[in-house]
Amino acid sequence: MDQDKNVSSFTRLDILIQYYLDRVTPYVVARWLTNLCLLIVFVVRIISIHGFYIIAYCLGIFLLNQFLLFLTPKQDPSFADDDDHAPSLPTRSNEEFRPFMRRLPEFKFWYITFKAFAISLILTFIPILNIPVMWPVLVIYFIVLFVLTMRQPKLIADQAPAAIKEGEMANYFGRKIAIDASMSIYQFLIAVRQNGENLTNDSGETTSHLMGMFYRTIRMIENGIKPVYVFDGKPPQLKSKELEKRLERRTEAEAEKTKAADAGDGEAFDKFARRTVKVTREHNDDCKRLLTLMGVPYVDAPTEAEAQCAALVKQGKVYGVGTEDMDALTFGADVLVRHLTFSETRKMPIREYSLTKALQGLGINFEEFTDLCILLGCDYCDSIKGIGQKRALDLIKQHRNIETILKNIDKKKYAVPDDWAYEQARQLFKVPEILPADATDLKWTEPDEDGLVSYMVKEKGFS
DNA sequence: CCTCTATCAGCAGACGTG
DNA sequence: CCACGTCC
DNA sequence: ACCTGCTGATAGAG
Repeated sequence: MDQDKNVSSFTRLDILIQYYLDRVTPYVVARWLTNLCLLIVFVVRIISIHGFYIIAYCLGIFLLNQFLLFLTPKQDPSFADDDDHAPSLPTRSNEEFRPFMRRLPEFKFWYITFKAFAISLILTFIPILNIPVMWPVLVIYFIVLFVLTMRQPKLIADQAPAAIKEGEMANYFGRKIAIDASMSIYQFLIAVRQNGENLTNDSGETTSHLMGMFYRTIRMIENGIKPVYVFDGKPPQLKSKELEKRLERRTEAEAEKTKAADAGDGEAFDKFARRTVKVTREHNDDCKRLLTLMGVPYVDAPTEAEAQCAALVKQGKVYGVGTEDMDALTFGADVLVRHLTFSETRKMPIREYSLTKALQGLGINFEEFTDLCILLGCDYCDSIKGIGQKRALDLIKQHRNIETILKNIDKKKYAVPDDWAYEQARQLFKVPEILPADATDLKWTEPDEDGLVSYMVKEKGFS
């Protein structure tokens, strides 16, 4: 990287130095022993002559600074920092593709400290630098620099062992992946439209969802991925409050939509039409039919599709969950794959999240992680106002569970909701209603081409 | 002043072609 | 590699 | 009888 810098100022001396540097590179232990010796000499000298304290201070600060840089992983610009709503995941690169790049590599760290020791030592021979300093001044100086230094690397705790892996579709050849069907259908219904309306066949039935599901599934199969779609069941009781809100929002949008239609405002109509989209029984049934014809299995979840997906992972029936929804981790799916679908068209890399590694990185266990997610806000209950990602994680790390947190926080500052149902929410995450392992039989078969053709072309008007 | 949080708006597919 | 139009 | 999120910008509180 800074080879470039060196190139620009090529002199004989530089070449010579570079030559020796290259030669000593392999001897890690010897190099650091050398530095240690220099340090000892320096300390002995400072102590024996009772002076040059300021140089010792500067050296100390400098070393601290460099050490932190050494500990800090290299910032990857493509990782803008992902998490917000859901699990606060440590953002770090991945293990196999890039091993943990340090911002300051070991060799550079050694070289720079070597120079620092040498220069400091030399400086102690220059009498004019033996400035008498008052101790308090040095202490203040130290604190200022320390604060500045600590702030620079974003958060030292950020260094999680690779919880996120990036890859391409090809890496998932032969893998079985569970997918939340309702979610996909929803996306198709919203995205696939023309002139504000969904695509339909001659008799006016919507076909957007079939379109999307057909192509997306084909693409996955082409890449050797074996998808299994999971359909939503009826939502749990706790979610009803949340659902009411959504219904309200939708009826509101409905009203706006008709208003826009009367006013002839096409754009507004389009906008509100998207908000009124709802996945119906018919959509689900259409897709199930399509999947059967394609030889792709599906599962009817008793309640939440995400929970069932996670269960399939835990039961070892699939490799991971393909979703954009971080709740899958809260349900205990160890592997979550994002951007699985559109990685090829847009060059969005597929990101694979590992629950165990994320937990390691955050320094908490699964129960604490569940509590953390509840604090951050889930569909099942309210969260505490004034506690967001940072404070929630701090609180969990400090108190380890919600009960203890509740005992310890200032209730005046942070209003805890009345009848806060966090315990039930926790139960839902911990023991969600799911199908037992033997109730799901996942078989991928050859597509029924004739059946497909007759269904798609004759019934739904595809060509 | 800076940091953290809450809130709101906007957006959401896949393909082939030029 | 993009913007754009079409899919039903 | 009922079904979803994320991102980014912005304002406000502490």
